[in-house]
Amino acid sequence: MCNKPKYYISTAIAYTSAKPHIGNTYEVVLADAIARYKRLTGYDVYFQTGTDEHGQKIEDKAHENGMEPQEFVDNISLEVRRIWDIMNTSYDSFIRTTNKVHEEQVAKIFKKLYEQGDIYKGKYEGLYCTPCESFWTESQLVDGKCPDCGRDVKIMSEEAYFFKLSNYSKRLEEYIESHPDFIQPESRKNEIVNNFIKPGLQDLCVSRTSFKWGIPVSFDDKHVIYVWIDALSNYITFLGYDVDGNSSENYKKYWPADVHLIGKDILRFHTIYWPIMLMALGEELPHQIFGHPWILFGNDKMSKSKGNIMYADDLVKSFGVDAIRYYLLHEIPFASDGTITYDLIIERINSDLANILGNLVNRTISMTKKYFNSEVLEPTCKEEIDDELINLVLDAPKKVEAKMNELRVAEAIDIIFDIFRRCNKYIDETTPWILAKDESKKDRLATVLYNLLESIRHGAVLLQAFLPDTANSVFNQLNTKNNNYESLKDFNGMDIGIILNEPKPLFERINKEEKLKEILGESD
RNA sequence: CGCGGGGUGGAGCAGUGGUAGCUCGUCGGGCUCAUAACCCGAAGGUCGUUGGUUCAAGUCCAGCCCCCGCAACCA
Repeated sequence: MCNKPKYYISTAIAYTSAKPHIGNTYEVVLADAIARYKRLTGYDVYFQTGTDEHGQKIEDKAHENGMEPQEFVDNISLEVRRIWDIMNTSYDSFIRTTNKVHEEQVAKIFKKLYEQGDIYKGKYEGLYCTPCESFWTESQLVDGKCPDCGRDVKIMSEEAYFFKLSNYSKRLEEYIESHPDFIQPESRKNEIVNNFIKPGLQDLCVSRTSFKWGIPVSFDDKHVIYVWIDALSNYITFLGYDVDGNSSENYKKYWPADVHLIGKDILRFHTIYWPIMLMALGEELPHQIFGHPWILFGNDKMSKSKGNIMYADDLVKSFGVDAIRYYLLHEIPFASDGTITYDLIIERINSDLANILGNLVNRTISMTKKYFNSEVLEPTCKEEIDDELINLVLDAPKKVEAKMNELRVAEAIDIIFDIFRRCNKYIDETTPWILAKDESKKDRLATVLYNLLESIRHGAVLLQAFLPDTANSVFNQLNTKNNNYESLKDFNGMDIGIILNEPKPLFERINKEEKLKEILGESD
């Protein structure tokens, strides 16, 4: 047996200050589609996600709710995981930064960086709003006042440890320039290089004394380690990285990561601080950082204060998991923000899932049932017109692969749906219902139906990465277990003589008015 | 002159010099196997704007207008 190539993909870890909305969920679904696709095509995949559980905001939130921070994050972390599971995401590891092994390694990392001179003690100076207990930068201020409460800010300083980034900025710049795919999409790379690296990196504040809910600095217990070293380290600590050189086999196998999938808002931390941390530790850098866009509700950013937050579990209850997966994976552009509304979700379900895919499977299986008692017969009567369909189907895997290599998931799904569209057209071209009226055309009819069933099977094999439940349902209706990627090389994967199962609609068409009334009625 | 991305038929997007394309929607037709689904056809764009290069520009260059992202401690 030859060894499978490895593939390590991660999402950012979700911050446990509140229940994640559909935008946070999008990231995990996207990562899941990539992970499933890689597994399907023969990779040994490690897919990691989890929760980030330290920090002042969490400490505050917990106390507001009359809880200890640990109890509070236990609840939210469970909720995050529940939602990830509802979305049918196939993560291999769900990590939490309150894990002991992680905390231990982070403390050691901090100490090592301090001892080798990358971290030093200094003073954090900034504009501080006392009622809000927050530091602000000059550019964040609104008319010189606190952007949250509108009150005056004053200059404050607190003792803190700093990471001396400037030591590595040259190396980082060279790395980014010599690895053009490191930061994706490319427009983000320019922002990072031009806005931060070229002007000169400021040292990063990596500790705080103003709150306690964090990993203590082992040699100075007034301080807790501030978010970056703690959170970013999750990518290696849970794989078994050890500062002292006793890293696990798993770590040696999977690190460096192939892709860190993150929101565009935290790109800077992953493309500057994280690589520099790794350089300082003498570890390899991840191959690629992909900053995905945001999902807007209509034209607005989702936010609590606007009251326009959509949650994945509610959406799944209304529309089903694969419908929502489809929407997230197919409708959100590669590099610019996407939009979600109930109207758009319903339109997509009806036109793509119900009409093109669901109806195709239904009509094809129904015809097989009606004309041949659901038996799959040998295709013995090929005609020229079949080639166009078959060639398109056989070409699909490599086209999908090309798109997936660029993480263009929406376009990969388009290729798969082109198969289904072509099938619908093929039915009109071959008119099986006319063939059925002529006993002498039985062989031809059997061939047409075979071509359709086999094309649908091919589509379903590829679809497994994106809509796993739907793909399984198709295999079940086709009564086949032949769902291997290898089987896409040939056009003979449906066994002769098998009896198809009863046709069952994959997706019901939705009446928009009724559904909207139902949803909006519920939420009031 | 802070840096970057973008302005293409009703909507969302493709299109990096040579008859302007895709999906959805709209309208008309066809078909009846199927979830009023499917298939075909049509309408609809002076490709933000002005000027330039070229035999030829949505595609290259320059100016201008507009939108968006980033501008440092926000997972």
